[in-house]
Amino acid sequence: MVTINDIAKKAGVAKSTVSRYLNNGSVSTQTREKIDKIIKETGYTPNTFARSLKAQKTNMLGVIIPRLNSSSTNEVLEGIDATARELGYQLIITNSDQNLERELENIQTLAIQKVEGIIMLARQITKQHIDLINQASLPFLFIGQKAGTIHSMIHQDYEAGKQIGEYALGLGHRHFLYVGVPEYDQAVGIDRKKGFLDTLKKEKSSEVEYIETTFSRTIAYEKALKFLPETKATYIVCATDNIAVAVLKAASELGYRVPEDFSLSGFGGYEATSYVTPTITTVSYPYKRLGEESVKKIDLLINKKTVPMLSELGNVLEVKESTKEYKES
Amino acid sequence: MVTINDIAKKAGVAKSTVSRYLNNGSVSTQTREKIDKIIKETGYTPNTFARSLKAQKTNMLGVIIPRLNSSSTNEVLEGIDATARELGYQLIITNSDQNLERELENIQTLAIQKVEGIIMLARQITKQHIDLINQASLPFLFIGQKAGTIHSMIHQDYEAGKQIGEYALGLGHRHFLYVGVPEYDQAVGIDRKKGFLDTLKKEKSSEVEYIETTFSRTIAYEKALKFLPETKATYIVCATDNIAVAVLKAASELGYRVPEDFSLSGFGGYEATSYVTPTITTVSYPYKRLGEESVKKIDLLINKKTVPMLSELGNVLEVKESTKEYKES
DNA sequence: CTTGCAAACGGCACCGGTTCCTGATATACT
DNA sequence: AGTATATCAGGAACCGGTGCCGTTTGCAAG
Repeated sequence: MVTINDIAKKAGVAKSTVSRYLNNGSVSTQTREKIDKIIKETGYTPNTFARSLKAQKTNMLGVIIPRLNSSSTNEVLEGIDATARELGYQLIITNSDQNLERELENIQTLAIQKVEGIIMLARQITKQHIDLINQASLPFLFIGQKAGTIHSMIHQDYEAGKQIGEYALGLGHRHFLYVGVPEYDQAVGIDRKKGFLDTLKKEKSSEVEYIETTFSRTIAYEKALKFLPETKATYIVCATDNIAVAVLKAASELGYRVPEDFSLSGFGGYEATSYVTPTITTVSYPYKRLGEESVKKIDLLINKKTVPMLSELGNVLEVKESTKEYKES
Repeated sequence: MVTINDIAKKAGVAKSTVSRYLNNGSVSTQTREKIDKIIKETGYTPNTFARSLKAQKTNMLGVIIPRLNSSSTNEVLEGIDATARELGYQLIITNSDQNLERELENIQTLAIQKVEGIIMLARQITKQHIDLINQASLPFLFIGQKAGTIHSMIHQDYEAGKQIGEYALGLGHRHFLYVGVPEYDQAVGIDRKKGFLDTLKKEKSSEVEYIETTFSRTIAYEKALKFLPETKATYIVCATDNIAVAVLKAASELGYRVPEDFSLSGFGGYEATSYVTPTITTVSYPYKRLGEESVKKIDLLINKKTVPMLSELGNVLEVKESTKEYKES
């Protein structure tokens, strides 16, 4: 490998001169040209490690994601990627495979790699997380869940639940089925649901059945095959678009027609909701923007600016084909 | 930041002793305990850069992907991630956004970052790629496309085309519509199609219409709205599952029934083919395995083992609901 | 009580850069 | 011509580790 020393020798100058050439300037035109030529000949590129070592700066950003094969994750990543690029950060993306151990491990690894900050797409936040993060003492940002003492950036999940609730009531529905996920996930399992339920409380005559499933499409599908024939709901609210897609599939296999037999909606704004038939009403979350904003925020943190502990991004209700007015039959 | 020197001072030993403690051994139990204690107190972690600098080894692997929001890409990434982890590599994933400039740029960046090898999910391979790669002179592996002089790992696209061809002929179909993509993509645009067409040639009475679209679901959908009413085909072969999903959506909107009105199949084995109705027959590609194998291969390359220039992975035909026998009506 | 040997440890050079400090040279000014 | 000043270049220290090499120490064998 060719180093700054080689260049210096070949050019007959000191390596400090070459370094100056590479950075500030203050080099005479002659030497500049000499060095220029030799660098081109040899194809020399400075060693990043040596640089980082001296500069105590790596320009690297760590990202921890729970899984790779999720469209929301990927949209967030897209946003992160774009903005990181803009701000001159190199990304190290690590996958925790939805595994607590590996999440903690990844925090460690990234800290050791001396990334300047870490963005983590959070699922649940445990005391172990908090401890480890405090110990690592570098800028840290949770996405998707809030953590009291650590910076976070979230969607307005409560608000999203409220939006769906108001919309569905507005359509005249009074009998609902909420297909939720476990409460270990604060944002999806609790906030979203609560926003919805709180809204329904305003309308005395409304009734809600509740079924719990997981984030897995397959499991949701199998449960739906069972609960669809049993429910009396005219509107089914699914806690995620993934679940909604699964329920739709089960419905069409059982011979139900959506929205004629019942309305259906999800949360998330996944692309999938647009290419199934019927397209599914959803509250779209600005995942990409979340990614973008998160990098901007961690950049501020890295540069020791003060930023609010918690940032929230709004959502938009997207009405599609899977929902319609309820008419007494 | 706490360094090895701090530890050495606090422990009253030379830093070389601390280094030994961290690496080989040959440290007395007493000093070991002393150092141990101090490291725990201070939360010291060795600086990766200093290490890499000295060791001339980074344990980092560069991955260049064309886009993040693609399920095939993500499956490949999953495989890469898992195996990289196993073999002790840290991943740097860069996104080229399907942009030639940025692809080249990313190769540069990764080379500068001194990754030990680069895996690139290829689209088209230009002379510029080849030049840059040769210049960078580090282990390089193309995934998904073959490049004569550079190591690559591909799917058997020609074979896949053949499989669909034989399957469709076997069902009795004779009139086909092939919905393809441009030929700049060697694997998908040419090989896949050729495998299919070559197979049909064996059956004299067969006829094929051809329509070209792009990888975009939206565009395929719009084209399908037009060509579906015009075609006389009883079997539609789509060059990707994405396109197949789009065509299916268009079909169901136009009131066609699949597979009653015509059969439909894709390529790729995307998850999406399983949760639309009807589920779509496809040739499934072992994307995840491709990712795994690719890391194993580049690991061999990094360790200067000899490996074949080209590796191919087989595919499996997955018959689902969207295809059925053709019966003269 | 030597001698021999291995384990334990300290010193130092080195990895490839950056930067401060100093000295040399050229240029400008009086 | 002599001096002040700016520009350019070299030397050396430093970043935080690793690893070779040589010295010291402890212990068993002779």
